Amino acid sequence: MTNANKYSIIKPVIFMKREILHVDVNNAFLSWTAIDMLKKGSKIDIREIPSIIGGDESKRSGIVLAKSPKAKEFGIKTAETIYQAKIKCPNLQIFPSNYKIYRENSDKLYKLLLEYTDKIERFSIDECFLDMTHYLMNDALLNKAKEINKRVKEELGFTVNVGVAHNKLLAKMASDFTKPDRVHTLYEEEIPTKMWPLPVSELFMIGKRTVPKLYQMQIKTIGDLAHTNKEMLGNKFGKHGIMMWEYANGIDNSEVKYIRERPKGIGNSITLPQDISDINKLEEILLNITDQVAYRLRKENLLANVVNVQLRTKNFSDTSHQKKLPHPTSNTKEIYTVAKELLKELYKKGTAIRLIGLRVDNLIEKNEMQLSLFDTKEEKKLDKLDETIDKLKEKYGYNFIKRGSNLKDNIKWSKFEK
DNA sequence: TCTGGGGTCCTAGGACCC
DNA sequence: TCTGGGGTCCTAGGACCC
Repeated sequence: MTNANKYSIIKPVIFMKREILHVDVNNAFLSWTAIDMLKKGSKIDIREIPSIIGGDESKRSGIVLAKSPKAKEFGIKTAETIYQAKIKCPNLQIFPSNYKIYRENSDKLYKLLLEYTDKIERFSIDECFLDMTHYLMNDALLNKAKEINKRVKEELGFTVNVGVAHNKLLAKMASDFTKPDRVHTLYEEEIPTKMWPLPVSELFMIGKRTVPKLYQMQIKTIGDLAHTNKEMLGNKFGKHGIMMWEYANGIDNSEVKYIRERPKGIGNSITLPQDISDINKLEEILLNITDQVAYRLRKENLLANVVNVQLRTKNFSDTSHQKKLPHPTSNTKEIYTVAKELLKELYKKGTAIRLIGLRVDNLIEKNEMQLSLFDTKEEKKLDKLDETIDKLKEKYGYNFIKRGSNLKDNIKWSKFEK
């Protein structure tokens, strides 16, 4: 086949105008904590005072996860340190996070939204995209958005912003306009007035590394970016440059992914309560992390092809090494064997380590694998052991079975800790 | 002796998101 | 000053093959 023939099969792309909603919970972690506290008889609504949901400073994870509007007035920002937040507002009230509550509320929201369409993408625990393309009139769509906004507040007790647009990017940008408890549209003709005056840092997918580079090029607003030469941005920033030009011009043809996809990778990492320079100790912690990751892998019925170990030094420099497994597996011991080799490769004697993490990648469904081709007797024995332990964990909780070596240390494996 | 280029796979690191 | 944890995607270089 000649090249000309090869390329003549490309399907013509038709861009259909879609009707998209983006539903974003206002101050999700804080709101959800607030309603849980009220339910349990609390006299104060922490949404009404300067407050945050924060990590634990004593465990060196002291960052702001969510803030109340009053806290925002003090200039407190998400992801900054609690230390800094307290300087800005000495009276700040700090509450711990609780993922079980967040999951429950997120599920309630999803269930309510299912009454409008089943084409819902759960973009994160507190954000959903809805493909409402069957409501063809703009007015009909806007009315549905208003109805969702009202019903969530009345029936679930927290507020959401709803963005209304003809693609996901614009719907997401719209829901980010004034908060809380608002519905905003961002149709094509509104881009110049509603989106272009905003600072370029507000555009989705432009982060803190890119902003200074754009500023140097005199690109300060989203409008500036929209009117910059596309090819020039492509030359300077590669694919990312093309994408940011398209976003600035309101172009986005991505689909609402309402079918849950298999995860690409699964990982856990932990910031250690104190820096550790003892490789034996690091190995012990790595084994615990491997236990958790492999357990999640098995629960999802997946096998991993690649193992990756990450270290962060006390100076915040990150390094990672990865390695292909001899064959796809979800077996704790097999993953740990490779992980331990990677740790040995990575660790320079005497370095103070702040964080250690493990992730597995290139996942496949267990059923896709011809087990009989690979499984030796020894491996079958290991799988059987994992299976037995998993059943006990299911029945009595993750921490029912603990490795002997970790009984003596006091690190909390927070995710599964009651 | 000196000379390709294209394709795939693997790896390390970086940027971004919530 | 102190800086989480869980992800996704991209890039660039090297190895290897044809």
